[in-house]
Amino acid sequence: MEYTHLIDTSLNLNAKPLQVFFSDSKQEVQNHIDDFERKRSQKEEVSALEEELNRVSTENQRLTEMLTVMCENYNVLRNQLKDHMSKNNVTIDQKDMNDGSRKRKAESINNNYVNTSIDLGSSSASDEEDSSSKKPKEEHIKTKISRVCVQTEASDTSLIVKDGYQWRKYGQKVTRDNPCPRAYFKCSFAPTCPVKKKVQRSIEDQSILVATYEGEHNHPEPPKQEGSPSTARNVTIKSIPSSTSHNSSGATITLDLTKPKLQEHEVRPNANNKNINSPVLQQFLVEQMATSLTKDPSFRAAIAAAISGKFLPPN
DNA sequence: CGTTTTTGACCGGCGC
DNA sequence: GCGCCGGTCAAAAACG
Repeated sequence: MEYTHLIDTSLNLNAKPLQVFFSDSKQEVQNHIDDFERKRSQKEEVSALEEELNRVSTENQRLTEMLTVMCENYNVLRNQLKDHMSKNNVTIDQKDMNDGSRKRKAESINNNYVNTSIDLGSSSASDEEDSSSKKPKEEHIKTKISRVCVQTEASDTSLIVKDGYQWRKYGQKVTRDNPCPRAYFKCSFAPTCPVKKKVQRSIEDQSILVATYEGEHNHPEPPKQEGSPSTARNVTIKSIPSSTSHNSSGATITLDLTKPKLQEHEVRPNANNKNINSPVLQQFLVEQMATSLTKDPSFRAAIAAAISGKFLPPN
């Protein structure tokens, strides 16, 4: 950046007292001194700004590097998780077959995972079976699906999960496996937004609302209404103990739904975002990725299993 | 009066 | 092919 235009380079910094001697009046001398002082302070300000700019640029670069490292680590962990789950899927499928319940395919696939927002890819061990069929398997996990469990008050009978977005209810059904009705919502903030949400009370703990999100918002999150009690509340998120899961701790964490939520916003470091270089956004992304990984119960369980499998040889 | 919610009807996938 | 079931539609009702 060019700041020289701000400085009058014609100023003679080597002015000698002799010039003062020839000045017409004391007032003029004082004006010269004031002018000099003003320009010197401007110059200091410019240097300070340049220094600040350099500092911010350095920090920006550092955060970019951190984000890159984080993305790489994320991909490595994701691949490890994918491998681990592809091994475990066999036993889960067998268990599902043994219980004899008539479940739809789509529902039984990811039923045991609280949050499926981590894209595990369509390729898995079962792909070999599908390759034999004539009809190629469609990329059925194109739409991102995630589940969020929200602790509500016992007296709260509504099926409303406030997450910052505007939803329009378009249906309600009582499903076979749960006497509590399931509500169907569409995102009404943008008419073209494909995101849908299903909300149903947990069969095991009816104070817990299970919200299932499908798809990704194609619009920014609507602005919050400041001070609104309906949007500025903390809710408690619980990981629901699964009957087929042996390592569910039932740990309770508190999630402030007034902030952008991880389960809904898939972090896309490579997205074409003009503000991606903003240090604030980059830090936000880093924090979101870190918390996304650590808060995901299935991810923690898989990591724990992977670690224990590493140290404890299988029997 | 426009928007949202309710609710019964309808549709399509899946298992038998 | 039939029935079950989850998901969606759309008209009516409710709401602000």
